[in-house]
Amino acid sequence: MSAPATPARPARRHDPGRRDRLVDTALDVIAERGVTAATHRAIARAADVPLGSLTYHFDSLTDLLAAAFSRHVDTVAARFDERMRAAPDRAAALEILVEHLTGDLLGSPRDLVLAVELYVAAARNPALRAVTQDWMSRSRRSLERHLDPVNAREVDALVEGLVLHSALSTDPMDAAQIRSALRRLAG
Amino acid sequence: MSAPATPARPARRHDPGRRDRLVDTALDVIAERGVTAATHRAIARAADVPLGSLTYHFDSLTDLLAAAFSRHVDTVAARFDERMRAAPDRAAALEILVEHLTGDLLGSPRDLVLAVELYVAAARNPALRAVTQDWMSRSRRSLERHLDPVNAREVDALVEGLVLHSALSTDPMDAAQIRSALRRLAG
Amino acid sequence: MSAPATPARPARRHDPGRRDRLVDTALDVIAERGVTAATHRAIARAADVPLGSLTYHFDSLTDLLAAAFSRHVDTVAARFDERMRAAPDRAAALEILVEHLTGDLLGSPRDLVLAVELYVAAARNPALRAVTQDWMSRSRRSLERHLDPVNAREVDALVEGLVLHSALSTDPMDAAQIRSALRRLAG
Amino acid sequence: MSAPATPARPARRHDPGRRDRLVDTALDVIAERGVTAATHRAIARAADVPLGSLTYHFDSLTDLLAAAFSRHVDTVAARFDERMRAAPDRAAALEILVEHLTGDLLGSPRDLVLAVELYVAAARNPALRAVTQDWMSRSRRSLERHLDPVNAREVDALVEGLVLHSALSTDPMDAAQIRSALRRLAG
DNA sequence: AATGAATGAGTATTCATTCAT
DNA sequence: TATGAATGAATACTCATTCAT
Repeated sequence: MSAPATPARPARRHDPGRRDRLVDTALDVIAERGVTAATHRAIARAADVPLGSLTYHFDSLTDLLAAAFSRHVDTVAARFDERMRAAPDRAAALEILVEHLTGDLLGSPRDLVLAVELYVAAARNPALRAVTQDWMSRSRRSLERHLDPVNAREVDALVEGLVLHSALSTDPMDAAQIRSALRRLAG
Repeated sequence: MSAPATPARPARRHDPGRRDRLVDTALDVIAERGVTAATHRAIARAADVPLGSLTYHFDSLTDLLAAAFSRHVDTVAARFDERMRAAPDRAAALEILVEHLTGDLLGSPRDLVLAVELYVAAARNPALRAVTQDWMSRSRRSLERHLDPVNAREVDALVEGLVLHSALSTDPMDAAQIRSALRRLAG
Repeated sequence: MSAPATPARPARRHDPGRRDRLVDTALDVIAERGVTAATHRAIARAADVPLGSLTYHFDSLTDLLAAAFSRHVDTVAARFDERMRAAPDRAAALEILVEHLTGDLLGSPRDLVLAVELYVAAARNPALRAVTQDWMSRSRRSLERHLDPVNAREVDALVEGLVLHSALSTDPMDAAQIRSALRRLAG
Repeated sequence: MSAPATPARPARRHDPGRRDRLVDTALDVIAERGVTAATHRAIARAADVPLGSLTYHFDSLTDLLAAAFSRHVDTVAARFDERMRAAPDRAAALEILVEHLTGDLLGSPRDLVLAVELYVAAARNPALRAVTQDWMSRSRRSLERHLDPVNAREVDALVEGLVLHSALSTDPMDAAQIRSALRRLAG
């Protein structure tokens, strides 16, 4: 009887950076199948890692999900702030916001889905609410580079509503409509 | 509690209207503990009804949840349309919308929670998406009694964003801010 | 390919009295392998029943263990009280106690083991402490048919110590020694 | 707490006496949370020592527990023998025994709990039975400084029963009752 | 028509021990 | 010498659904 040539997983006892990889994989699973499907098992399978590895690196599933969402928020918020900072004036900022919305958020299903999943999960899980609140405040601070605080908050709410509408509606608004609405609201 | 140890219920074999009662109870459970906690068992216990009764009346849990959300949307959308219809003009309509938002939606945790739960559930469950789309279009049609279609859609998006913000934020916007934003957006 | 003649478990969908059987089986597992080995899985395997059946009939493992120990205590305490009641006088009662100790408790490994397992489990598990306290008080009441209350309690403590000694010692005391000690203590 | 997220400990690579400290800590954990909660992880955390350190110093968890119980028995048995040796006569010895019981054993929850935990663990774990037997024989030898061997064993059994009763009962016996019972049994 | 029992797949989590560094 | 990472088996428990009565 010959030994199997390539066993499924070749005993990868040394795997530095696995913790990081798990966070990324968790995010992938959330994006592809939703937070409620992001179980220990599903993530372990997607990362090709034994089940016990997850609970070794993260005390609870919530911890892992929070780490994953945090990383996502970091990426998205940093990118958004960079763009706002690069905008020379208010008009340019609004135009960049439109691009950001239609391009990154509404354009890529992944970012959109992750945003909605985070909203949803945070609604029931206090540990995740810290992540959404961080996101909100960073987003608002970025807008405040060009808008006054009250206005920044209003625009932020509209952005969120547009995201949600886009996720659930069959015929989302196009760039021109979004631009027009933002300009009116941003005064 | 161990199963056969609960003879409390007196075997109510004839119980017309039970199906209706189950739908209402399902909604209560969703509002109080979230969609993911709305299991057969939880609903059966809350309705004081044997477990088998649920699968007798509903082919699947999704069917029951869809029925529950549908009933909720019917109630809310009808109430909103009634109010819009009663508004004499556009200005009055906007003011009624502010009241609707700060009173019913943002004021009562129950309606807010149910809205977000429905958003979330629908994001992953196609059977529920029909319900959210019905809600959106009815809401838009109500707004179109006073706003042009494009504007109605923008306002609807802002409303949704405000609901979400209110659910997740620590310091939600007050009525004056909401009124001001709506007026600007509704031109 | 011929169908297997006798499949492992032939789909016993109807099995009245299973709850009772589970209690008995749990007691067997405790007696044979100890309380800490009395897991859902172990009991399910011993009873030839699917795992889910245990959690259907008992809300928690503790509930099941409590039911098992309760049944055991009922049996043992009833038998002891019957004997005490049958004793015509104090001297006869003491002699019967000796027989009870050397025969049932110290003689049969099963009863001895179950007693010690219950002591141990109760020391950490409040839900089981009710069972031990019930046992203690029933045992004392039986003794009080022939002994004054203070004396009954002393004798009860000695009996318990003898049980423990017998369980842990390599050379337990014999009937004559036990008789002598009891007579002295019972004055 | 997620594993790599705790850099609190400053990598104490040189730590003579750590083995000893681990034994003491194991005993603390047993006393506070019971033998079944005395896991590698729990002890490592309590001793502020990396997990691998436990398996480095002890071949198995049982080895560590045995070392811990042994040390405890050494302490307790030595203290008891010292007291028995100091007693001028039989009457004094009995009185010291009463004090020992009401003071050390029944008075301090720690010693009582450790005794019961050891009883329990030994009932199932042969490696620990050597420890209990050592304890019993040392205890008996101490008593034999003033009592004949048969009597010493009887008294020892009563003591054990009183310990158990005290651990499990809601209304333990007081010093006077214990003194009276011991005197009668010790003749 | 109605339901209690049954079931099997799934959930998060714990843990003793092994191993590569 | 010492340890952080890794692992696989085990734990209690939940649940949608099926089915015999």
